[in-house]
Amino acid sequence: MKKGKQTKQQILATALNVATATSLNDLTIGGLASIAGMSKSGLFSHFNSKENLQLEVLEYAQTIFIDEVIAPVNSVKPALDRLLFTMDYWLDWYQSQGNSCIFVAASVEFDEQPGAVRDLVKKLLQQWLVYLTGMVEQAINEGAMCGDAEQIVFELYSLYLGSQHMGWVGFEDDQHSRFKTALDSLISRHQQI
Amino acid sequence: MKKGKQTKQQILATALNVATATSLNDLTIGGLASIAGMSKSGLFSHFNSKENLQLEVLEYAQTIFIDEVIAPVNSVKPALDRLLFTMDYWLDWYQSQGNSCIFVAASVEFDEQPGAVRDLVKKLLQQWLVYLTGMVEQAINEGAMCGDAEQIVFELYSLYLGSQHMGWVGFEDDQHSRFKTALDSLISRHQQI
DNA sequence: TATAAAAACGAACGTTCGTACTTTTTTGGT
DNA sequence: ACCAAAAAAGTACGAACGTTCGTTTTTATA
Repeated sequence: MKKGKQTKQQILATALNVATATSLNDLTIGGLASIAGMSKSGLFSHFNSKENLQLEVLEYAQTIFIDEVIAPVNSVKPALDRLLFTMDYWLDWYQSQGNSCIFVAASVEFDEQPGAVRDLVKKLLQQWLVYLTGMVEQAINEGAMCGDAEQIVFELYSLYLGSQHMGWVGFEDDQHSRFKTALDSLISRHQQI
Repeated sequence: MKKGKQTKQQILATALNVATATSLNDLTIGGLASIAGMSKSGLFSHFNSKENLQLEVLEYAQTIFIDEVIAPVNSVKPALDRLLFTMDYWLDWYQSQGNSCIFVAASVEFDEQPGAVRDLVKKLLQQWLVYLTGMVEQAINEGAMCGDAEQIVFELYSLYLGSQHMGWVGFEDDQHSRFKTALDSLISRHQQI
């Protein structure tokens, strides 16, 4: 790998950490440069604008997300098992990022701020929802589940959001007990007998 | 009412609108001043710091929230009915604020930003959770519901978050259909027979 | 109506940030 | 080992922001 691409990956890795720990807007070029141990202009020349940096951080986050959440369960069958594993890895991803999810944070941060970043965040979230919905539909087709796939995904995602939010205020523990309780209830409620 | 207090309330009203439409950090003193039709320093002198402005905006938002969500149902009995009305008004609040909730947004924005603002946001959210939990507990004591009150509130709040989040990406409609479907299911599942 | 206090104003300062230029150093292929 | 290209550094600028200060205008009271 060329030197440029290599340092760029290194920058993006620390940038993702910083952006996750603060926010995509608080991610500052000068600050990131000093953490990465290089000059502001040197780092800047890799992206040519802050918006591009934010976009590339999100795309980099997606590759990590795919590696940690999607890829590990890709071959698990049947679909219901794959879904349950996915929920586990999804929580692991959230915890590995320091109890924060950059996609959720960015969606709140940019929800009323038009531009390329908002568009990308929306696209990534939609892809994820489509992916989840497809998995539930497959479980339904395999006869393991029943019900409205999109409604089920809606409730799955709601619980994910809830576990983060309530964990922050102290109404959810680090083991995500309430999340798991609700998840078990949700699954068994839509399980084919 | 003295002139000072009067204009301050006026400032806070527009500040809440601006902060809700953008964020508490994007709420700029100069920008707010021009919207409010006064000078930057004139507005500043009401708060003496941006942090105080943010704090007062949150406290002002709480008074609105109380007026629109809590007060209207205060005397509704039994508790289960009051809970259902509360959920309705809660959604109304969210919609009246332009499909955004400043408390949710602020909790994400300040979740890793220590300071007085974060402390206040956390306190307000906790108060709301305690309030909801008390209402569910009362419904349980009245024999109308059964189950773990905190778990129920956890799921209620999750659905509220989900409806916002998924509405943004287009997986929920303006009538909050998926929210209401899930709410009906949640209530009937915990309804005493 | 006189007057002190409160409220609002205008200009300026120090900082931070993104970005644009130029120059220096490093890289990698011949 | 040479040399063009790529990468990194250094410097500087302009805009935006929170905040301060001295002054002016408005308000409320006696």
